[in-house]
Amino acid sequence: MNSILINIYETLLLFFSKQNWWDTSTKDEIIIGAILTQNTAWNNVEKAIENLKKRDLCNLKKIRETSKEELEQLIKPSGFYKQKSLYLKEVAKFFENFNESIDTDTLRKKLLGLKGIGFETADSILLYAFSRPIFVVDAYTKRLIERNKLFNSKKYSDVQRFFMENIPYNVELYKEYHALIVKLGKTFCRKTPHCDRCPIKCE
DNA sequence: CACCAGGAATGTA
DNA sequence: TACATTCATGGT
Repeated sequence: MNSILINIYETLLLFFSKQNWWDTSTKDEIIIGAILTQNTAWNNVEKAIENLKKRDLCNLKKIRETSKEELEQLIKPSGFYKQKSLYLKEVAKFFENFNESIDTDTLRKKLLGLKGIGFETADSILLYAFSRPIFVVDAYTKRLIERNKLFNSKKYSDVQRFFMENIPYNVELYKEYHALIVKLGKTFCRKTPHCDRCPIKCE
């Protein structure tokens, strides 16, 4: 158990307060959002989600019933709209006749088998939509451990294991920690680190 | 104007 | 395994 990771979490929580990502969203909205947000600013995703919600299409059943071309137009603000429209159709198809009693490892492998779902998107869906204890790693997470020299690998599975072996095994902690790391990265450590106001001292 | 966001697929070496 | 390119919109 590495207390440094716990200290960083406590510091981020005190500084930024709770992020509560997707706390009031439905499972389908989370899955849709996880795909639309790939390499895309969240405010652009919100525009796309709003377009879907206006027509009551922000659920997987309606995604199945809507043409790929119509979806493209609606999700356009979130970018990569041709790919993402296809990805949404594929994921929606996968979750038709889905039994949630499936174990986490099996579900993760099945998600990773879908086109458009890599490690981060699969784990985001597992953690935020299905509340499975899986820590989500992203570019901000890798940058955090690199700048603070906490761990010397940038490989996804290595970084994920590093966190999961060194903080308590808890879904709510995983959800909040990932969101706080993103908040930190967006606020301070963008291109040139502003370590004057940043609560985490790096380098 | 340049840069990049809550990535992944594909191709090359 | 390690990089490079492509996909596309909108904010700063």
